Amino acid sequence: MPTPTFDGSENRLLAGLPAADCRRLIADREPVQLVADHALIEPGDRVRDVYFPIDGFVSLIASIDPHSHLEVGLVGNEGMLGASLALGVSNSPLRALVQGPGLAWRLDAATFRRELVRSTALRRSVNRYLYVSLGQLAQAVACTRFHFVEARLARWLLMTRDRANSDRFRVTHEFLAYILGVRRAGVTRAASALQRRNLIHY
Amino acid sequence: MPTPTFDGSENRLLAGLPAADCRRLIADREPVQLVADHALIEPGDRVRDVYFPIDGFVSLIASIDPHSHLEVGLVGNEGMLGASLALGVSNSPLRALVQGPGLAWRLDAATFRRELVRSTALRRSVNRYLYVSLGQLAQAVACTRFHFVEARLARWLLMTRDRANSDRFRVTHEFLAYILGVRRAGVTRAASALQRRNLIHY
DNA sequence: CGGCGTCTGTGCGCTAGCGTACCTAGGTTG
DNA sequence: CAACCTAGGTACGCTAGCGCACAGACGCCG
Repeated sequence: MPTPTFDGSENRLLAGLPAADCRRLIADREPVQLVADHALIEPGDRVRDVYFPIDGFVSLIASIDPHSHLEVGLVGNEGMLGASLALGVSNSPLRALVQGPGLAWRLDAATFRRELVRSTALRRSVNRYLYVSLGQLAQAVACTRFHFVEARLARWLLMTRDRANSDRFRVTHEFLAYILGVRRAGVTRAASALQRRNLIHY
Repeated sequence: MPTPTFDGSENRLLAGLPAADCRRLIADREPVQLVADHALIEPGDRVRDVYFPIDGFVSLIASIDPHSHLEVGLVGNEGMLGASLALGVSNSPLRALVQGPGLAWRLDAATFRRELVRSTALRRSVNRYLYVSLGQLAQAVACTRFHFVEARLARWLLMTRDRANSDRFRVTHEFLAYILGVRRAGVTRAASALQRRNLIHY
């Protein structure tokens, strides 16, 4: 099997850049493998690298205490992990957990900052991505407050389908419970309800 | 009573700027009055102006449907309203409702953008503020999910005290219910509980 | 002064979700 | 093959908060 050639277009944020910028960003690099369940960053850690997922995706998780945690965002090939570097802060308040294994472009923080200075298009894209993230977070606050487990599960499945580019993927109820911040039993209930309505199959 | 002189230091974000930048930002301007219950912006609106509160403060509110809404942020003299202009997007996903009446510096969007280009310090401050807002939003998602009304009320009162620079202020339970996204009766319960513990008085 | 609107306090029945616990199916390993 | 482990399904009692409804308190205004 020949080594595939990468033009960056597998990550939509990169793909939106002018070809020259995109090529420079990934020049001499190879995508890294995101391995499932691996934490790319823990709360309080310095951001050493940024990631542009190709076909993997990553959950952003906020913790209140060791027993209460909750996914607050999902990063797939539409975006990037570590965008807050563009705000001049190299420190993450969240945990980033690989959720769907796959490939991603990785740049170290210094390179990313350098490229930000160099490329107006990159700056614009990252800023826009930050803006969208802000909006989604705000929405998530309300969503988490008002929607039932079933609705939140459905939303998560749809978001994940988009990012996984596939209608089928493996997750355990246990994991979903962790992500949604509910009991495992609650996930089982919600999932069976969705299945009974022929909306999902497992 | 003499006209007070303003040096910008009443807003802590502006006050953190080099004197020259700060002076230029507020040159020839007078603070505007934020009137209670007035909506400075509605979801979907174009951002025409940005505000740097002096002694007023503003709630950011997300709506899911006409009956479900929730405060997701609070802007006081530590920050600004409309910072997302710095991300190049002039469009608000949230409602901004004046909560504590008072004064604020107002700049129209075009001027703000021009000043952003001109002042590195302003850019840095606004970026940092955006970063903090992101973190607080993420935290708010989890907080709203896991904490009881009583805890959320306490948090709100503390946040508001900071921004109002005063230990006493007037709010109705009705309003708090709106802000916290709970029933009015729930606020009454929580407030009496806090009062019984001598943590607040009303 | 009387009437009305606004705000707070409280009660009642209901439900989503919690904590806990137990059971089964299927796969893995010694 | 037996022992074990993991994942999913289910049950039970409990509680926070909901929707609704009503009653008392206070202030304003005709």
